[in-house]
Amino acid sequence: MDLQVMFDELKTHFGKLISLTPEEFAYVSSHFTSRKFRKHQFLVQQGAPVMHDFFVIKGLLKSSFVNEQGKEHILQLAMEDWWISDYQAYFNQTDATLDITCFEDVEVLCLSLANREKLCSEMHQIEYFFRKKSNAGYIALQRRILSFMNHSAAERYHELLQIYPSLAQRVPKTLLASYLGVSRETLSRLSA
Amino acid sequence: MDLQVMFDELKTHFGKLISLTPEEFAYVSSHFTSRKFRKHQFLVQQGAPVMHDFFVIKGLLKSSFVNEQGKEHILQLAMEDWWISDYQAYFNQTDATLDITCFEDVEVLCLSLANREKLCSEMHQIEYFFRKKSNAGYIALQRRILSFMNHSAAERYHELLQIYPSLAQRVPKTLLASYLGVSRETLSRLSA
DNA sequence: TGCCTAGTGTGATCTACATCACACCAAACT
DNA sequence: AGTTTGGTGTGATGTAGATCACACTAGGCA
Repeated sequence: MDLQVMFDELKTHFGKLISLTPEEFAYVSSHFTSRKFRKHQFLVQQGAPVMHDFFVIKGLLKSSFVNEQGKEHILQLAMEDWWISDYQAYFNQTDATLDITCFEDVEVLCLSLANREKLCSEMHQIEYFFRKKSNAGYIALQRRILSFMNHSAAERYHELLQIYPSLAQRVPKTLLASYLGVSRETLSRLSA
Repeated sequence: MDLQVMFDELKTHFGKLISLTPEEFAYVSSHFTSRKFRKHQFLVQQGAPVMHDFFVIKGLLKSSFVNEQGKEHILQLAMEDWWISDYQAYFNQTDATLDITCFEDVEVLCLSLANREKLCSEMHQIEYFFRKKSNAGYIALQRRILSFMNHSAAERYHELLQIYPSLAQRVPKTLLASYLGVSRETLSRLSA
């Protein structure tokens, strides 16, 4: 995809929370780099350093934790217009505990922690943007935790179908199961 | 507790992430109000508006969701030096879906959303502070979700004892169970 | 003094869900 | 054309943990 088009996506995304002049946005975007990945490729790998936060332009990814027994738990799914990283490792600049992989060909814009902090310190609006984003993410995770405590597998599944219908169509059920913390067999037995 | 002492706690707390001059801090603290609550009292009640984010000076509180069957799920526990609120309702200025109650006498400093946003827009350091706090909270919740997916009740319990030993001592097991998403009977059967 | 409430332990039973095992199908590589 | 890979369904069986029921203790309050 054309770099210009990619930045347009980013501009629209920022525009949902803040308004930047073209000059300001040009400056902001100069701190991002663009990358492409193929299906099955790793953006982040357990044990390796995490260089970037990724803004998804195109494609579908997951961040997941693989435990000692080789069982995989999906922490996050991400598609167009979403951000994804191993945030624990990214913010603390430690090694990844998660894997991030593509299950479609993917195009992302990459933001290093240094550039993120630089932009935040230089531009109040950017700091505002990321603060709001983080708050929203916190709330979303709280809802997910409540869902774990309060709902059965079937209820969580239907909730997911409702909230993210587009995701549910693109993501194989096996992975939805892993996101929901249910075995794929159990999910398969649930009425659609 | 003396108001001066309360603000000292807050100052120390801010000091962990940012440094403010005495004048700056005086200005910041003027946006907080102090309140006391007795054991069993509600700070936030399901269905009511949420006026504040609360910084705990003293005491022990919980935020919890009570479902239709009257079953309670604890979303957050908070003690000295922690913040607590119904953030979904607070940030979106909607009605609470959670209850927040004390199980000890409590003293808090209260910050309205308007004052929070005012401080954030006026003082870069404050916005930085809350951005970092939110990031840290996000990461903590991710860990809790992984714990739900990857660990048994017994493992989650021992993890909790390790990470928050002080909490585990002050909070009755019945409530720890509810925080962990386990029945109190099951928790009671786990070897300490 | 006696009652009430909060917190805890423990047995018996029930159930949601995991696990194991196998079979089927479609797309992708070779 | 044949084989591997990824996704899915479904039966049989096992188990962690929920639920129900009851009993015990200690502190707060009438």
